[in-house]
Amino acid sequence: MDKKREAIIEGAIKRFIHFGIQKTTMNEIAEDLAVSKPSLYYYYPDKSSLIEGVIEKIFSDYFEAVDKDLFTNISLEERFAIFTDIRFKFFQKYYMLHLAGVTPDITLNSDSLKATFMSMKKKNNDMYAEILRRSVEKGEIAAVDLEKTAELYLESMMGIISQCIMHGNRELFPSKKEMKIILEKQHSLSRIFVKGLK
Amino acid sequence: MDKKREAIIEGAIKRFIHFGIQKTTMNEIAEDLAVSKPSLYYYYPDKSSLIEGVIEKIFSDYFEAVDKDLFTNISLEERFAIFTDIRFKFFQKYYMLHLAGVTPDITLNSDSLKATFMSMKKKNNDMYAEILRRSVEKGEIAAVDLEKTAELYLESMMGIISQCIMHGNRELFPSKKEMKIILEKQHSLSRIFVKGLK
DNA sequence: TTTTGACCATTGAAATAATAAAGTCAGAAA
DNA sequence: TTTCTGACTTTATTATTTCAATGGTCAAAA
Repeated sequence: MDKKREAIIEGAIKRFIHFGIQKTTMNEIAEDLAVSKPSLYYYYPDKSSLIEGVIEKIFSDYFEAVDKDLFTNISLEERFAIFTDIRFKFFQKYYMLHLAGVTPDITLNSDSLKATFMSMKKKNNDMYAEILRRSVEKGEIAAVDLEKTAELYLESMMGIISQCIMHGNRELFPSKKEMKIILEKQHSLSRIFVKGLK
Repeated sequence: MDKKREAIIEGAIKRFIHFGIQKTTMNEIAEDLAVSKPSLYYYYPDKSSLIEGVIEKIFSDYFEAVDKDLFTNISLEERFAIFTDIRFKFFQKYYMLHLAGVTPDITLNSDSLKATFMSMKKKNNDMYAEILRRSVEKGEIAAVDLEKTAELYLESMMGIISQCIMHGNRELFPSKKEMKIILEKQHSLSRIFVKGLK
């Protein structure tokens, strides 16, 4: 049953958001849902595949949130500004899963999991490349290597996060103030970047 | 005697470059210089103050390298490109000291050391702000918040490094190829950034 | 003033024991 | 047949101890 799988994912997400992946046990997830552990394992053969499901769900929500503003008739600056807000919202909500880094949570080294995460990042990259392509087509910005520029843009945005996070203690939640600074810096960089592409 | 202190710093740097700060012992540094350990402690009361000296020396070399091209009559793009190369050269040479992060080596949590590092970063920031100021004066770029823009520029450049380093195993030396990619990305971002300031 | 051998105090790594978590299985319930 | 469970095994984490290595000191010599 697919409804059950979804319920499990949602239950897991609730725990993950609060305690992080590492500090959440399969027992706890089972208890939250008032089912036994083997029942959990019936739907997800191991923790990795559950996490995989969680990541797919989060990214699917992300892409859904982004889709609404993907084909509106607005400038590149505006679109990137809106998308920066959306990315930030997700970054904030799922901070404990450490999706901003290259791999979600360093401790998780399942190859399949890494692959899933990478493919999500790839999809995001492609989306940004496509946005750039349309912007070039409209004559809004100069012609560039779409893939590389999208990657550079996203990496520099992520880089801002990692630089800011490093100041405080990683693992621990950044303060409201730090969060605000990160968002402002991302917006500033985004504006300069887009202007620099013209 | 000041010559002795310099010799110690240089000896320490040789070890640090190769093995990193943590994996270098005071015994080894003393042995390299053919002096006893207490003799070392005569000049530097503890390991932290030695590291402090090392960091000051490295940054002093860095600022010296940069000074040569600081007041030449070239465009901002060119200057930033040259400086990117210089920064990269130092980043590469002193990779094992992890100067790209916010603090040199996470394990070192001496307050005085952090302060020294921060003040060096501050000095670098100020230098970049001053470069931007002159560029604004020349009418080369639009007026901006000098401090913040300098910080944003340097942070996004550092961010590129941290994003790229995270792909491979931190702590371990990145390959020639990875290094090349980092440098190229920094140059690309630098060009876009400067263009975006016009 | 500078240098040293011998010493002490802490730290950090290795080994081990104890605990908790991931994952399995035979079989019951629907 | 599909879904679920209590009781179990195996694997990974954490806590505790041990011990050598390292940072740091001191009285005394050069």
